[in-house]
Amino acid sequence: MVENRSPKPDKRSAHTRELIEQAALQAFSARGYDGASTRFIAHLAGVKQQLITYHYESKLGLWKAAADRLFGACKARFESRLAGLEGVDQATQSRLLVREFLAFSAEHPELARFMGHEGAVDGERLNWLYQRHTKDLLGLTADTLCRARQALGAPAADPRHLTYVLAGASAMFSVGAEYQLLTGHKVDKPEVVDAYTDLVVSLLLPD
Amino acid sequence: MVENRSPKPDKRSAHTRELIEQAALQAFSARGYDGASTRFIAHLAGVKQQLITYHYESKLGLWKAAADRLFGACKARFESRLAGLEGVDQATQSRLLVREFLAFSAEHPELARFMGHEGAVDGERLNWLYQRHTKDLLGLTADTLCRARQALGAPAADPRHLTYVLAGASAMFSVGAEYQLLTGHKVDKPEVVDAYTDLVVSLLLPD
DNA sequence: GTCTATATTATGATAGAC
DNA sequence: GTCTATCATAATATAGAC
Repeated sequence: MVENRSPKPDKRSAHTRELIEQAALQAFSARGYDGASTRFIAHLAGVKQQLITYHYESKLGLWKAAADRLFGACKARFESRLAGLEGVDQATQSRLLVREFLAFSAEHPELARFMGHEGAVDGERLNWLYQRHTKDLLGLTADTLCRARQALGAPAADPRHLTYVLAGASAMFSVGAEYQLLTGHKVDKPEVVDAYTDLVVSLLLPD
Repeated sequence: MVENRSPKPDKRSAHTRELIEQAALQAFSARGYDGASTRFIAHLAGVKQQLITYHYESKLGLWKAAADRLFGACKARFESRLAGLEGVDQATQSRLLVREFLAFSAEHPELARFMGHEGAVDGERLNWLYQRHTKDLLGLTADTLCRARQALGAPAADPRHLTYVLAGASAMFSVGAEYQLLTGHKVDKPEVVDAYTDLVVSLLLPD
């Protein structure tokens, strides 16, 4: 019992929640909502399945917490990058934001998987996700791409379509196992990420 | 009993298999392998769950049959399109093949979902799928894009990366529910498919 | 070839000890 | 806050009738 007692109950709980949500993100993104059992998630996190019910009430509650964590990290990343770009011209700013999004996607392949799973089927989860996270993220991306292409003199195109080209491109990082079979390289190697990012930026935001 | 008897047992069996595999494709692509229960698939197909075991031995057997059907249809579509393009110059041929791939993806959003699900995790299914179908499909796409860009004088780029940009772009059709929330339009409307196809072709194979 | 009945395991969630 | 024990349901698969 002594070795299980933490300095503060709150800290212990927060740590457990972090372990569980991290495991949940892995499992939900790899196997989808229905395919990821709470037992498996608990096993990944090194806790008992019933702890999930205690902390999140239900499987859906855990899924929402995991989604909040993932999209929260994405949003924070954007804001932090933007904060360092005050005074920079529109086109450069946009290019750097696109690069940042691809870097984030390479570090968090769960993002594209998550959206791929949930965007396919209409339902309660998609609506929750869209209203709470996806709407803003997709809207912001569309605006960024559209304005940058205007500044660059690139042909006009539906901003949402541009967004889906970028979002789709970021999905390469989420099929790393296949990429490795095809190329022999790990998809998250810096050289791969850099080369791919250069390509995508040159396609979407050409000189 | 009389109304259940078909002219030929073989035909009846083939029809049942077709129903089951079609339902399986829907279910596997929407919910992933683990999330799609054989009961649910049987329900979609209007048959009893145990018929799946009879026809395919196991859930994995059904998954393989469904994959063969999907990728077989894709391959047939390419071959049929290519057959009509003899004598056409390289660049035009490639552009039309890319258009055909996007048209197929719009009609079969299961393709991108299927590859998205299975490409994420290393395992028996990914290896089977890669050796049997994905390897050729990705390789052919890479060659097509690479040669066309050479003919067009576009900047050189890693052919596999170009392939993932195209494959990723095709995934827009597989998140139709989200697309409709975002735009208010159905993603498989001809106007949407055409506009998006124009955009993707102009980005990957510019004049 | 398709059905019913069923064995076995896995699932999400609850109750209560500590 | 985390554990053990357990319930009701759903999962894959098998056996055997028709």
